[in-house]
Amino acid sequence: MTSDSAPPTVGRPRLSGEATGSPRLDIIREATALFVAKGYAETTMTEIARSAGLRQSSLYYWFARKELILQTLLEENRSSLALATVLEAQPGPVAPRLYAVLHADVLQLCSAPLDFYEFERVARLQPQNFGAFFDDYAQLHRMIESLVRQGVDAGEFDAVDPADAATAALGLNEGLQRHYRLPLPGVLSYSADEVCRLSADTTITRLLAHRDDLAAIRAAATELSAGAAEAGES
Amino acid sequence: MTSDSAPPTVGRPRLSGEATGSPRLDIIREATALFVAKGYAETTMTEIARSAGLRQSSLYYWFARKELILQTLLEENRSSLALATVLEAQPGPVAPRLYAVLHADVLQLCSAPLDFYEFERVARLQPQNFGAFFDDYAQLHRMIESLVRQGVDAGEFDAVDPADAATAALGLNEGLQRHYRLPLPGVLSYSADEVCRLSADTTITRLLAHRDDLAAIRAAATELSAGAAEAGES
DNA sequence: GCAGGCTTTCGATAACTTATCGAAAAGGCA
DNA sequence: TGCCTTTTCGATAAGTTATCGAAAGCCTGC
Repeated sequence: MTSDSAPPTVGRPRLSGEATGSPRLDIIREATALFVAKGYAETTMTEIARSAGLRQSSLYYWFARKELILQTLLEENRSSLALATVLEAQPGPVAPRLYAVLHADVLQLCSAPLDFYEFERVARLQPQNFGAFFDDYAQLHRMIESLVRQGVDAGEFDAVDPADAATAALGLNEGLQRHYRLPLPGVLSYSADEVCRLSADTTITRLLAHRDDLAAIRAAATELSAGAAEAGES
Repeated sequence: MTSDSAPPTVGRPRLSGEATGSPRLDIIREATALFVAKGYAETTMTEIARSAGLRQSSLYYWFARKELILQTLLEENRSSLALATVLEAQPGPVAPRLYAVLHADVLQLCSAPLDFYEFERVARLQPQNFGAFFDDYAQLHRMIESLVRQGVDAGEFDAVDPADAATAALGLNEGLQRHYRLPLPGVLSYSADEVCRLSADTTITRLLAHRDDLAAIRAAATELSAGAAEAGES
């Protein structure tokens, strides 16, 4: 099984002409489009195969199980954890750091090809293959909990329980990504930017001891995100 | 097709002895237990049939499709709408009324036999059969939006956008019921009462202009719920 | 008492799903 | 030329929801 980006030169030819690129990447690309359009459970291996230009059984040469396609195309699940790890250890006021983490998390959830809860459902059915997902989630929870604790200790935040606040913040993030992704009829829908701001605004406002300068916190959070991105690139 | 609570006296006898009660109610009871234990998608008609004491194909005499079982056992979806309708039109301070509505909504979500998002997924695949669900959801959203607007107008709440605040409140409710129902490994789990309080506390605290008396709001909300329940019974 | 109708259950089966397996069809290489 | 590797394919197993006609009892009218 080669992993090049060019179509293979060996092997039995396809009935539907030759592949345009690497079969593996073609499959991932077409599967991503189908998952975005219809969700994971409603997308069949036969449909993925037809889009990718081969037969259903041939898919299993590249991915032994359907969920391995999902696992591959979502390898960087919840990578906002990287930003959280950087900002959690950074000095300075807490609110902008937490705002940046929350905003980045919702943005990632909204940008993913699959609803968070549908992904979680698949992961829960195959815990042995998705251990990294659960580890990342627990660690993101700890990072947010730590940021809240810093804010409480500094008097910047209300005297809340940090673990509860982290659970509420993540629950709100996940619940709002769902509203963005699958808006219910009769309730107005939101853009990704709007839900990111709504979620981060809501959590931060609930925590702040003094609510005078939300706009300043937003601006500082944007700077922090940009700075962390530059540092990550260098 | 009879609807009594006694086992039928007519019809071909079952291979596995006679039924103990109404076949219809037996099926609903057994399906409920299975949905609670394994979820809807992971429960098969064969399992429901085995638990209810008949064969898979015989289920279709009582319920033409699997989702009709779900629809029947969840007929009062989101009945916290009744409390919201009463309290939305009631005079007096807003915070206790909104707290009571939010608390009751989370309690109902946590008490239901199925995860809200899994139910919503089934409803979305069969909108014609679940129109009442979407109507109820939209109306609950409007009730909460109205309560928030009342609070803002009275100066009791921050000057937020009522529609956004309602979306965030419902998103938090749904996200936290998920954390109650399916806790992720590595993150501590909550009881139903704890998530109800966490969700309502979080939303109300974010909205309140002055946060001095959350305990008093909780107490007043409890009284309002009890009063509305009594009025509903009489 | 029994013939026909009604109610309920059953077995067989269709259509669709994920997944497995051996065979087939090429290129590369001795 | 003949064999090995890579890739694809068709056939098929096992599981799912759902349909259909037949079977097996009661009940009613006569």
